[in-house]
Amino acid sequence: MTVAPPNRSEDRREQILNEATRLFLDLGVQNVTTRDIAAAVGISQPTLYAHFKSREEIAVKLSERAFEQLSARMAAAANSTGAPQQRLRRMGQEYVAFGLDQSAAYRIAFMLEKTAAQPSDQNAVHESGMRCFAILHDLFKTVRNSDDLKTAALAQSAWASMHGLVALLLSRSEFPWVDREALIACHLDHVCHQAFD
Amino acid sequence: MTVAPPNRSEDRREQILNEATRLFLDLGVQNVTTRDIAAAVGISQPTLYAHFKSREEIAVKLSERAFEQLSARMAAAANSTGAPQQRLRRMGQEYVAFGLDQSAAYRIAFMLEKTAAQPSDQNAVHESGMRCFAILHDLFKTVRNSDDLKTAALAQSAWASMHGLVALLLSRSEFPWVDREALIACHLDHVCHQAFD
DNA sequence: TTCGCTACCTATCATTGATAGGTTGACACG
DNA sequence: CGTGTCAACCTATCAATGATAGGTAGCGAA
Repeated sequence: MTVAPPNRSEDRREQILNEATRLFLDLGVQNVTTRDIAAAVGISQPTLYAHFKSREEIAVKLSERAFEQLSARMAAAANSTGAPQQRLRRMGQEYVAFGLDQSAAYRIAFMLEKTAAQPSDQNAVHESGMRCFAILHDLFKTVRNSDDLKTAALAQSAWASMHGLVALLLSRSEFPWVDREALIACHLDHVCHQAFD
Repeated sequence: MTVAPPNRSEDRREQILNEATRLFLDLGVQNVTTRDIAAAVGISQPTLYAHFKSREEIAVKLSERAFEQLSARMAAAANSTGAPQQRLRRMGQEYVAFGLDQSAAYRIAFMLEKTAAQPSDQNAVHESGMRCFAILHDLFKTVRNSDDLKTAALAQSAWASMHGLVALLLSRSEFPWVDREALIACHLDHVCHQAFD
């Protein structure tokens, strides 16, 4: 018998994820139907279910992908040259930039209300998220040269601050924000400053 | 002829909003159907549409209500006794407390992806939100004794920070947060500290 | 050829938001 | 008292959408 299944199926899976990403970005995550995705890929709607268990599983996979990309960007900043505080600043910039241009992925990862997801799916996303936070936490430990509860609290607080900016910019785009670049700079100034308290 | 319609209808409207709030809190905003709401009120599902144009209009009304409550709590803090920086701190505490115990309303107001809402509805919510932010902005002006772009940026940044904490605590409740009270205190320390830069 | 398997299809469900159209009961008015 | 009007409500039904059932085409192995 054949050893491995032909991996044409994996290609389809990728294709579905790519089209879903594009549609989620264009129309908003909630406004894309499984029929939209299937049509974009060029297959029938039920065929999606040969590749994913449910619509939510597609979203969860995108979320995992998003965390991996974010981890990569944050890790690159963490491992870049310069003093720890410079690297922290870069990490903040990467974080905000990621959230703003991968807004669909960011929304799926951080801003969607949980439905009744399978524990296994939830765990995978959860662990992606944990790895991602660990990068920030480690850099905080380096900057502060300590690993205590205070440092953990500061790192969590910093994460929350960065998330808040991205989340509000995405969800309240009609708000009369001051110049976006200036706001981000001002916000990151304070986030980075926290590390030294 | 009768002058005014009997206001039994207004009562029903209130009753619907109250039941919807309760269900949204219990089950999550996305997991409540119009049939659930109707059953909780004790009327048929189509009868909801005699009182609200759509399911979304119910959510929008709850959102407006939420902003009003939040405004009231923030205004109370702003007008309380003590130095401006003390009042700012109180406002932060009120904000976070509101978000955490009125989580359904908070989600509707800040964390739901926009669908194609009517402009009039959107405007009402938008203005509620603006009034709410204005309270924070005004207090920042007082604390800093100035009204310039920098002050506006700091107020927006502070709002984003507070929102981020509430949003993450609500949406990632399974994350291994440090002690919640300590985290909130640590976070607000930094938010308030920003006002003096 | 024939078996079996993978990827796919059409047909169909159940759920859910929303609409159509009729019924009921209170109340003003002749 | 009869009668009209109107608000509030109901049952029946739609259309859209996520998901399932069951069958088919094509391809490689025996």
